[in-house]
Amino acid sequence: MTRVLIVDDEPQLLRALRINLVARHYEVALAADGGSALRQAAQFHPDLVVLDLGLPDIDGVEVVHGLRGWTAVPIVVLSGRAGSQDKIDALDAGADDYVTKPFDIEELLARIRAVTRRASPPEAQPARIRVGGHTVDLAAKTVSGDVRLTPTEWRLLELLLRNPGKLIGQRQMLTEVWGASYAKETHYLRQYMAQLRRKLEPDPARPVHLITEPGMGYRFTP
Amino acid sequence: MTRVLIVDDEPQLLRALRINLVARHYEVALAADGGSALRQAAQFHPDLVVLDLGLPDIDGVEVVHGLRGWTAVPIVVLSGRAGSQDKIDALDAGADDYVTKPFDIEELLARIRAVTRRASPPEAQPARIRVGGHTVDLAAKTVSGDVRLTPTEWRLLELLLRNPGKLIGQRQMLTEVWGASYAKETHYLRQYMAQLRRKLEPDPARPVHLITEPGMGYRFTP
DNA sequence: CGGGGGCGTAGGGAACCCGTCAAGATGCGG
DNA sequence: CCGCATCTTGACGGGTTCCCTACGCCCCCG
Repeated sequence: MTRVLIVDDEPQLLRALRINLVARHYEVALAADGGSALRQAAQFHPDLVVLDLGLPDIDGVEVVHGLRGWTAVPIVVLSGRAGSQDKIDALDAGADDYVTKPFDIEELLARIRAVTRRASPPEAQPARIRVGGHTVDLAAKTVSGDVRLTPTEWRLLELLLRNPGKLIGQRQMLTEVWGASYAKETHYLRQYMAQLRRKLEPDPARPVHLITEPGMGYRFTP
Repeated sequence: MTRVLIVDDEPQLLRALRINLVARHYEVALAADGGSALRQAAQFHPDLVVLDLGLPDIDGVEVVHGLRGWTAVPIVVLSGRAGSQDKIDALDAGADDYVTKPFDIEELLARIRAVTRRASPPEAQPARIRVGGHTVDLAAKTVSGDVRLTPTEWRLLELLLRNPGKLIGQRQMLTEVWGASYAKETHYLRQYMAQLRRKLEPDPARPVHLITEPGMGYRFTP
């Protein structure tokens, strides 16, 4: 289920988009200004952001910058401004598409499908990975042997498992899992890595797959 | 250098696009109809296709289908038809973006940058470097043969390995690894270079790859 | 032949980082 | 309204890494 964050200051448009997207089985979160948009993005972890440029607090292009600072989530910009320079600025800031108001809802949905298709489905493999005595399925979000993981644990584990053998810096882990404003809270890493090891490693005190690299980050070793 | 295939039946537009793209250091191939477009795509292997829908032989949407049968190359559609259904059909057929004529050339270029940016950076080769009997992967921060390096050792080694054969001055090493205020603490260099040699060189007493240039600095020799 | 600067090596103290336990705060569903 | 799961926050012990000092060696130079 694709998760979409819609950012717009017109309640009417928010409502219309939400209804249309929910009807097509998207999971929807809403934000009415740039500040809450950035906050929501960090908490909700959308697979797509639909962003109006005309926000009351922050300029839309700045919101794009703020998002691109720590995430590659696809961004479709909505705007009343039809000038070429506006489009160029938004696209070069990191937006993936630019739609001018008024727009046809079906066209917007098609563009959403296009950017989502481009961003998400490179891997069609089952994505089952063995960790310790368990088998992890990242797509189905399941672990064999009656092990349950919390949402935060899943995001952390997925980041590591998608980069097997590669070291992930603690700053990257914190920004991608918790958001850019948590880049220095290394305490969370110790806390949640310990939980993952307790749930997955045969001997949590002597991890074999979830390895600590002191001073740098963590690494998943198959 | 990004390779672009432009498909349009108007020689004038082909020419204008080619000039603009070549001026921006794209590599350009041209096609005037759907048949040659598909042939060119197979031979030229473009990183991006700019495709006019109004072709003399095949319908543009069919060209999109033909391309998507075997390649995921980004496709930006150009079209005189501004109807929503046309856009939806093209996007759902596999196009990445849809621009209606007449269009601003700068906007098209920005959209080209956007889809190229989204499609291109997924793959980066491991970038392994052989040092002594070991293989170093700077991206994954791994060394073959159960060798572990500390963060400072990594920073130092990375600086040398990214400039193979080139002499790195002591001042530069100290400022880049330890900071500007340590620019004269040359004994740190001796300390950590010795550690790197102990961990990487076959005979640490007679280094082959991590060479001292007395009075000047150090050099990595592949 | 004696002196000095640059280099390699060794060792110890301090700071930092990590793992762990525990408890408070928050949010959600019943 | 309450209970449970999850997320935050704090404190402590142990280990590693880093910083710093000291010493011996070689080469260059006087």
